[in-house]
Amino acid sequence: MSHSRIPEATVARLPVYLRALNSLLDAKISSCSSEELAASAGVNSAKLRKDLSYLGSYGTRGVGYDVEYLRYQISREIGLTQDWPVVIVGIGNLGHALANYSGFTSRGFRTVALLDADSNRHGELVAGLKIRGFNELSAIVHEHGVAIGVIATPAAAAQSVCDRMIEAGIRSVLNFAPTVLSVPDGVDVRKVDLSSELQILAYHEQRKAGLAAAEGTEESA
Amino acid sequence: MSHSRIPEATVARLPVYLRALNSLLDAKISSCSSEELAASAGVNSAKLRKDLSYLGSYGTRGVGYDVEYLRYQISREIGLTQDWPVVIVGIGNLGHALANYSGFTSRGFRTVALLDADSNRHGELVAGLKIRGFNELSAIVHEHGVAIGVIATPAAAAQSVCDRMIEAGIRSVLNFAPTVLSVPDGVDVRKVDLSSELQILAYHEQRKAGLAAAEGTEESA
DNA sequence: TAGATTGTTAATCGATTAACAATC
DNA sequence: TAGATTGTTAATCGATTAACAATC
Repeated sequence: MSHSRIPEATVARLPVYLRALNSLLDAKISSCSSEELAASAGVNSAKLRKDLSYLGSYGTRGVGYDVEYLRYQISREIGLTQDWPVVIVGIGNLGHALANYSGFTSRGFRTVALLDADSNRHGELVAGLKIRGFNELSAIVHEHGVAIGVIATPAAAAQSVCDRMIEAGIRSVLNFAPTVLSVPDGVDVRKVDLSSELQILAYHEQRKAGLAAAEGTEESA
Repeated sequence: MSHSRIPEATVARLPVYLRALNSLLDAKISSCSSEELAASAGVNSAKLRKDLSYLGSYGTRGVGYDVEYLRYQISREIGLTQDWPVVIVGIGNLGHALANYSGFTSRGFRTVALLDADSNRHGELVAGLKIRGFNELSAIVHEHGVAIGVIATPAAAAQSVCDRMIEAGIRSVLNFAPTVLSVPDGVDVRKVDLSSELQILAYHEQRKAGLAAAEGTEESA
């Protein structure tokens, strides 16, 4: 159990390594070098070794890493040896897709409830769960020990949903609503911002186009 | 038109500033200080001013920023004064949600085609567009000048979809499939990894729990 | 022992932040 | 002119990377 602080950038890459190890296992590969694992995870090997060194010393010099053993160690470090109950609030298009997303369930997360403000939709079955009212949040959080809440509501509702999640005891929030949430200390928020991602791509795309045009001008000059 | 290089971290925040400016405009606020805008964007004001300084000098000392003017400048910098045609490949739960996501359309992006490998679904209407076959990709890219492709397929299909996008001339890819894509130089890939986000939250949540337990032990000792 | 590969060191690079001179 | 606030400087911090000693 490492008590030392693992850098944020490293933490963010652990899931990537875990996935790479899982595909190696699927391919019946039981041992690999940092070079091979790094290639599979899309990083360079120095970074991979540095990252792993924060967790402990799980490789063998001259040999490499045991895939199964390293996978277990990373899982344990992230906390995936236990099951994490999750609630999703806001069952529109996106919430619906998230509820059905098998990647959650298969990776240590279990959606225990779907909540929506629209009472007309209460009772509707989505991904095998009944949509429930928002007023049940607190009871659900306590019953299942929910620690992670997913917000997939429109932007206007997100802050108030977040406030009530925190009130109910949730301290980790994954926010899909296109708005900045303010939360007290001790609460973690991660944000997935779909249109920001496209905008960042557009910026680079525009630069490439500008560059190409500049080259064209140069050529014709 | 600034030709100097804007740091990646700054580029990633421009969409956030843009959104903050839009909500100020919605609230009929026509002028603001860096302090106010920073609060609205959830960053500190020094960082905001540093970021804006890479774009140019669009504020007035002693006064602040004109919201409309700054919004225009950031839009232009990102490249949102033009419309970006987008194709989405893989119309499962997530692709469906993305096709219907109004945040794309409202922010300078226009979905021009939905493609899926399953021919049984061709012709089906989603978000007002007919699902089409993957073999039409190249024609669509050329017809609409598509520069950005969105991959919402299962992991197993993602690399081959990506290869064919690049072959068709796409140089910016937003990848929702849980897999690492390899692409040639000059192609940008951004990855949205839903279960990684949850895993990162789980890591921190576990640490908080560990900390609380450690404190408990301390107290009882 | 020789070859291979980890784990770590140290140098470099990029991002953040506080402080303040410039200037409206 | 006095007060306010930007844009920039410089210090600090954190992340990346190459190189290599440790060691299997």
